Amino acid sequence: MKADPIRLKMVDTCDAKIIHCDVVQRVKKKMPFGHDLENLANFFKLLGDFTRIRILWALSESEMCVCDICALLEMKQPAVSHQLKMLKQARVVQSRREGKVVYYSLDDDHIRSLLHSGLDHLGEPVHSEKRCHAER
Amino acid sequence: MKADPIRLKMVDTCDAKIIHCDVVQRVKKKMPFGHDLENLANFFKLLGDFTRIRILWALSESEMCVCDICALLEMKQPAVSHQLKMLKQARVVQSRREGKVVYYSLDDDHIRSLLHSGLDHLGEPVHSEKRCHAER
DNA sequence: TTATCATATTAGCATATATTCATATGTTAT
DNA sequence: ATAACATATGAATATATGCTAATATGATAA
Repeated sequence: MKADPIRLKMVDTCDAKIIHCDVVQRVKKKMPFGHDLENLANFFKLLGDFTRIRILWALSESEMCVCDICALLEMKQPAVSHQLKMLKQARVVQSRREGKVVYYSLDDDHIRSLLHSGLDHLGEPVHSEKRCHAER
Repeated sequence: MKADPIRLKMVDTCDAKIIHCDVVQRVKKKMPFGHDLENLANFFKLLGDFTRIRILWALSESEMCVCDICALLEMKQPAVSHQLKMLKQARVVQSRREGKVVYYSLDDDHIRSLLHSGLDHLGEPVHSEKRCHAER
């Protein structure tokens, strides 16, 4: 066992002496409760899948039924239904039934703007210049 | 073989007759190239992890070194370094070395606003006041 | 009722990914 | 040079998650 006397109390996670206790403590105080950031992570995780983001983009253009989405994405129906279920549970999409057909649509406009601002963000010349000036 | 004459050409993925060919075709035309949406999904995926989102949130408050982050998140150093590497590869964070210490910070302000608008969206009182002071 | 259709669900498989342990790299001080 | 330190990397493991096949559910029409 190594005895390093100068260590901060809660740290056996990092075998280094903490460099900036003040920074760590200040940030820790301001940090949202784990649950909030966890919810946020789960929300982004939902958007972080090729299938789901295509579904969301499609629904941002038009309400669609499951079968439409299958055709659009050229995917099998259970796969699409599975993703729709996740999106619905997270209240990102909503559905209405009309006979045998179930129509899905975005639950609110926030998602639509998130998608578009996301595409804008990536649409810019990512690899050249950024990091300097703040843009409007 | 079942012969369903009314079927759209590309569909053997969904065993139903497409309900709204017009909608599907219109949306398909407008759909961004797969690569764009894939990049967007990958970007969101990066934010969709509890560890990474906490790192990003922390860096939105202050530049920090690896060891600071380990202490803050109470995680082991290789795990943190691994996530930092992913974030850096995606140009979400940047780093600068100062002696033995490597400091990480957000690469641009876009991320910061994304985080905050995300927290807003989930309907949390973000910074204003979060349940009285939690001390550690 | 039975048949057909659109969607949902379940189980199993396969891949992806986050973490850990051990070790390597790069830096500073002695 | 060697030692100590901060961080990075690699291999192995474990868990999570998306897809498929088969089947179930719910709705409409004959």
